[in-house]
Amino acid sequence: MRRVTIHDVAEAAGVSLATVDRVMNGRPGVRKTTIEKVRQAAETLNYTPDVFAAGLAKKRLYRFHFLIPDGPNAFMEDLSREARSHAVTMSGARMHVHVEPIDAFDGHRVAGTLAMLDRSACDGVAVVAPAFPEVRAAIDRLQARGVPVVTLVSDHPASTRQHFVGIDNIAAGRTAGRLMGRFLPKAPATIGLIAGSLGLRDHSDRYAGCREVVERDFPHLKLLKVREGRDDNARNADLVKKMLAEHPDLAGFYNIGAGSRGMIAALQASGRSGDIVCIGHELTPHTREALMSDVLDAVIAQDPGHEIRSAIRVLKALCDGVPIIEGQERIRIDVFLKDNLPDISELPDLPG
Amino acid sequence: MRRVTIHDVAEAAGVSLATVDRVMNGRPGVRKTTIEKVRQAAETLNYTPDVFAAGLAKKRLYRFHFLIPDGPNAFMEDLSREARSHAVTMSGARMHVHVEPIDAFDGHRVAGTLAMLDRSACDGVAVVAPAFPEVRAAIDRLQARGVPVVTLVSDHPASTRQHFVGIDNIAAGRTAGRLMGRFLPKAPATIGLIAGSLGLRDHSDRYAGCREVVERDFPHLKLLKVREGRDDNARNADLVKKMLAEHPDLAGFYNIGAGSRGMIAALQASGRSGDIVCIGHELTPHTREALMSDVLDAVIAQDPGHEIRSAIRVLKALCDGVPIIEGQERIRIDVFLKDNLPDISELPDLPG
DNA sequence: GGAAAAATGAGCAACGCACCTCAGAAGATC
DNA sequence: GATCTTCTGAGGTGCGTTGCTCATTTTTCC
Repeated sequence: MRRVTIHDVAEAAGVSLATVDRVMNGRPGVRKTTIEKVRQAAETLNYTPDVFAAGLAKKRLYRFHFLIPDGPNAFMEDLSREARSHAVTMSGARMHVHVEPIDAFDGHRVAGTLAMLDRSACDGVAVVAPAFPEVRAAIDRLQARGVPVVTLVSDHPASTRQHFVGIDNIAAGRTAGRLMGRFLPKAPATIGLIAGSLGLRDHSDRYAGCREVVERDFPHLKLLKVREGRDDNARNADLVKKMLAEHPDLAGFYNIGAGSRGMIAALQASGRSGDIVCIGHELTPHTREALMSDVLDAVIAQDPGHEIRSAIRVLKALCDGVPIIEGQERIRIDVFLKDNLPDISELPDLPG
Repeated sequence: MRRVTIHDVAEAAGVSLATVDRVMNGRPGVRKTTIEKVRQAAETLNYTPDVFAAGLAKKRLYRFHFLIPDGPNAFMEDLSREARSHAVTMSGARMHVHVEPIDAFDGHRVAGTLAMLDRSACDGVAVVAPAFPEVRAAIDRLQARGVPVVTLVSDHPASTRQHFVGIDNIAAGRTAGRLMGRFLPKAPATIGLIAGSLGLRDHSDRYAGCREVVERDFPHLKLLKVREGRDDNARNADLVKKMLAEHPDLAGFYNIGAGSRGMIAALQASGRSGDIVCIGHELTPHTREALMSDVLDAVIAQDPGHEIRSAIRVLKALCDGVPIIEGQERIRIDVFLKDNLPDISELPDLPG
């Protein structure tokens, strides 16, 4: 079972290696009938180019920049850790993955960072795009300069970015809404909602999804106005405390964004966590522990490892000009209860 | 930013290319101190072998056999389709993936198929292992012949198989149990359980997990004895009809195995699907539709695409003698509600 | 039929590594 | 210090492409 090589194709088509090469790589100067002959031969022999040989010969180098927020956010830390970990494992595959921390709340700085990139330094960019117009403009300019851009986790749908790597946040919100509705008894009750900011696209999408489901399928539940805690634990704790005091019939909390730790702490301190259905996002040591101790009832999550790997695959496909397999690149919405938590050992090791 | 090659390592270590090669490939005849020198140089230069060049030079061929049940089981069909689809896409990476249909209910035949494989024809086997002792013995013998074996979807923990690619079925059962408990009101009720056969390991594991959670956290729910429908739609429909008749307070169904279609049909026919919480396994066109029409309340699933890709990665790692990254290979338990169903377009296309 | 243009053949040098041989140097042993 | 053993260096070849060049053949068109 030897591999089929271009030699075999050349022989079968009755042409030379050079011609096969011209056809395979779309180079000019081949008659249409000859092209067809070669195509036929390749088809019947079931020829597929050897990726190793091609990779070696092309001596292409993929230099990707990942712009990921830093700061005290466990999910972003995981994302960044995964990216750095892949920088190591992929370096043998001619990929240089550079992770650049950004400040998600400073649109100017992020736009500035994007503005400094160009084709000479970078073959693709993945960015957790904060929802500032200047960021969108910077993405568009970067694309115009010929550098493919994908958005990561948080999208800018109106931009020219090639692809979005992340979950369908409307569906995530719907899922949270349904779990809330079904976990609660079928009786009138009030639900508290906390977001980082409704200016963030992922947060507003989740809210829209949750609201849609609750209003349609659980009309006995009343959603309170969304409070914005800027993903800050202290602020979120404060908000939870206030809402609990103001609404004695409060039966559920949905934290749309990060900073679940603050909500968890406040709820635990209130002593009412047993009666209150509480749903948050992202699997972190804190949400994990809160699930185990029944403070949190469900966690909606996305897998940072999958997202990084998907972003790398997509950027590579864009560089190579090959189509993206949409099915493989769709990021699943993970639903975690205390019963299906993955082992902690899943975090990748980083050398040094 | 040129790649670091063995030339650089050789120079840095002050030795020749041949010596670097000896060290890198564990060939004999190098002094310990020299080995250390080379290791150091490689380390400080951050050398990683070029996978393309190495792959080309090694001219290794990976021939993997996937033994997957055929028959009218949508999940197994998906699994098989994914495997065949990867047979195409991976052929450029020197991988030959051969999909062999097996009869999961005929242990002798499966064992016979395994017995016919050896190193001369095959470098690795992934098998959906039915729980027969002769299958286990055949797996052990195949391993002894030097062919690495991984089990897929359904495990044989007592065998010498190198790895299991599939979900933690106990956790899956626990998840189903908790969803059942939380979706139902906090009142005494009866739950019907259907499995393909408790002789199948995945089914018995799921049952154990479900029972554990229900008995501990929802003691007001009474689990009926598990009925075995052999994953057959007609039989399952029959079982559901009987149980509904026998138990007027029946408030939930958990179909532990395949054949959800039968359960769905019977439930729909009974006109009681609105009051009954119903949970099944695996995402198929039927379970998908049943979720949308509120007949099914939740589906616990595993992603066949992930499983095939993971099996291929693991087999390749076993062939190369490199360690398996456990974290990347853990298969997630998917929880689907009507709100987070992935698009249908995820199915891979098969040429021809 | 002849000139110009287009198509094709032949061949070569990378690419980075694996794997091999053979000669020669360094080290151990007495 | 001679001998034997163990290490090491130098060099070559092959892996299947890519991406050239240059010569040669075939086709096209006037």
